[in-house]
Amino acid sequence: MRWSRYYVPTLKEAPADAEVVSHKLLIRAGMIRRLTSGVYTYLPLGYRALNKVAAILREEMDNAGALEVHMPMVQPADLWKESGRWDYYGKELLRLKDRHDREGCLGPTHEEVITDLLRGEVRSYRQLPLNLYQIQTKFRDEVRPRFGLMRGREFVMKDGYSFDKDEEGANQSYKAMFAAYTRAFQRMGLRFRAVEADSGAIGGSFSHEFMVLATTGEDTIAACTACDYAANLEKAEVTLAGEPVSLPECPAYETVATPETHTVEDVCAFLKLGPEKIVKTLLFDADGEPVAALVRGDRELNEIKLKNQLNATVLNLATPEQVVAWSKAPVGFAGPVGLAVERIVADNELLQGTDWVTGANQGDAHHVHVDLKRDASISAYADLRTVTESDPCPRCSGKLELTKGIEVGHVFKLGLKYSKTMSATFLDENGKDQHMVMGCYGIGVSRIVAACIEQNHDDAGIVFPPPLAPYEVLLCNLGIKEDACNAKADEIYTWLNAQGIEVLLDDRNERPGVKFKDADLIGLPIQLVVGAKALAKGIVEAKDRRTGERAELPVDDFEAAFIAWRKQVHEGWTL
RNA sequence: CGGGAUGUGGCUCAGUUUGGCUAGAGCGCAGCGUUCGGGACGCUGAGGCCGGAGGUUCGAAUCCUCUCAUCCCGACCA
Repeated sequence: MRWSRYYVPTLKEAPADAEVVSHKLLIRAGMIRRLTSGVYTYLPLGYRALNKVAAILREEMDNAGALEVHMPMVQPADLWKESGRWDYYGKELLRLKDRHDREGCLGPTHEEVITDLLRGEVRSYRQLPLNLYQIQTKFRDEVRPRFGLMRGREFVMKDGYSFDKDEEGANQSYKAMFAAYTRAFQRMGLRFRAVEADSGAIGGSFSHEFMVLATTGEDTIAACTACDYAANLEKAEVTLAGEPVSLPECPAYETVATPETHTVEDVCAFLKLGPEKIVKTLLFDADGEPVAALVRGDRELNEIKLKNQLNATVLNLATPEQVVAWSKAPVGFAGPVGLAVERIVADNELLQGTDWVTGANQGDAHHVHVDLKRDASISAYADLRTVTESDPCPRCSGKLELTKGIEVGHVFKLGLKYSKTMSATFLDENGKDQHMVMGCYGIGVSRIVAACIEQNHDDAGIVFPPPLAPYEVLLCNLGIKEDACNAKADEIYTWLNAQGIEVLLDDRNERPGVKFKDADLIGLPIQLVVGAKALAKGIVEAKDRRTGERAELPVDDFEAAFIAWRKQVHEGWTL
């Protein structure tokens, strides 16, 4: 492609609304433009990068035996009501009505549609397993879209769904997808990690997320430094260091006045105690029912864990009004002793201590010397708190490290969740009806482009890894008014194209400085410079965008010299 | 949905506090000339109902009310 006939509107300055580096660079490099909040147009260069990602995914999916389909973006409400997600999915689901007043939505994901399709098609176990995928635009009406392509409302996703006749088959499908994802991300040249994850709104029994490691990530990963355990912070397990055999005797509890102590810090300061002596009581509205959750004062409750423990559909922290109604006390004074709430769940860690300080369910008062077993009725103990770096690895007791990551892929084992609610069955070998065992697999295609840039950039601009670069080579002709330069640039351009090496020829009538700045900004891995001075010396200059390393390739033996140089650049990326 | 902020040429922003000539700058864009190895320079020019509606006033980018949009923080979320 010749730049003079291409469209790469680069900018010197980034728009004021761009916050993260990938967003700024995507806009400055002329790859995307914003239409409205969380919705972007891909310009030619950006679209090529997007398609690079898509092409690798297609190859890996096809190699893994998945079949590409394309499903509708507009979906009828009936299907979502059938699966139960019409109510569950919430405002993220963009709902709409057609001219006949029929309800529908824009597809944020396609479990309903694919299940509906296959329950009508698949009659026999002989037709299974099936694994279908698509690369398609999704719409999720995010509360707060941000960071450009990292968290858009409209985005491109690769979503795949597997259907198996039994658990074993489903596990195999899951493993195959896990392996395919791993290969795909490796091929893209991304530094990533697969971590255990919560299955969230998609539902299902277990799942892994693929995280690109970058400081700007919105997710936190807890990874073991000794073994290969890694999990999303919202999922990472806390293991007890061993339950003590006997706890010291705890004196009878008493009520003490603690005026104006609304927070754990207040209480600590007032009673001159550390927060680890306090039991924090948090009230939640779980599907309309009050629930109390207890964690140590210095710990953070993990709402995902609580939600899973309660098996709740909708879980919200109680409003101040609800707190007052349920605890009969102002906010900050709820406690488990005598609390008129049916379900009180406590973090496992509370089994390891006694003689606690808790709220007294009356204003300006706390209980001291509380023994939970003796003084409160706890309905269950469970792992409810968020891990910290001081917790041991739940697998090997090694040290955990917290790092930031960008979620670019997610594999779920769904099991029978959708096949049951939507009656997707087939006849097995014995002629009996069985539910299909499902899995689903998503990759944020457009998010990968952003994540790739977050991970690969410098002060001058993007540094594309070769597999995702819109073109591999930027061929810069500095002497467009000199025949020798034009001839040499054209010759190299033609040769590269003939070799199947994708090249963008900068043949614009611009000053060298402008061309160099643009070249670095758009970040193609290899830069070749044809200039009059160098040409007179019989050389063409080459630059490795990543390292900044330059080489002088002799005109006489250009082809061989280039091939060798290129190999070196590529090898630099795989090390 | 709570809290905070911003809307002025394609982009970055002044001007708004204290209302007053024809609304400015830099970048970008068009033309001409000089330049030509790391975002050149000169001259000329195009481009703005100052987010929108209503109001106050002799007079509104500037003050008031409403509204729309966008961004940031939080809650939420593959």
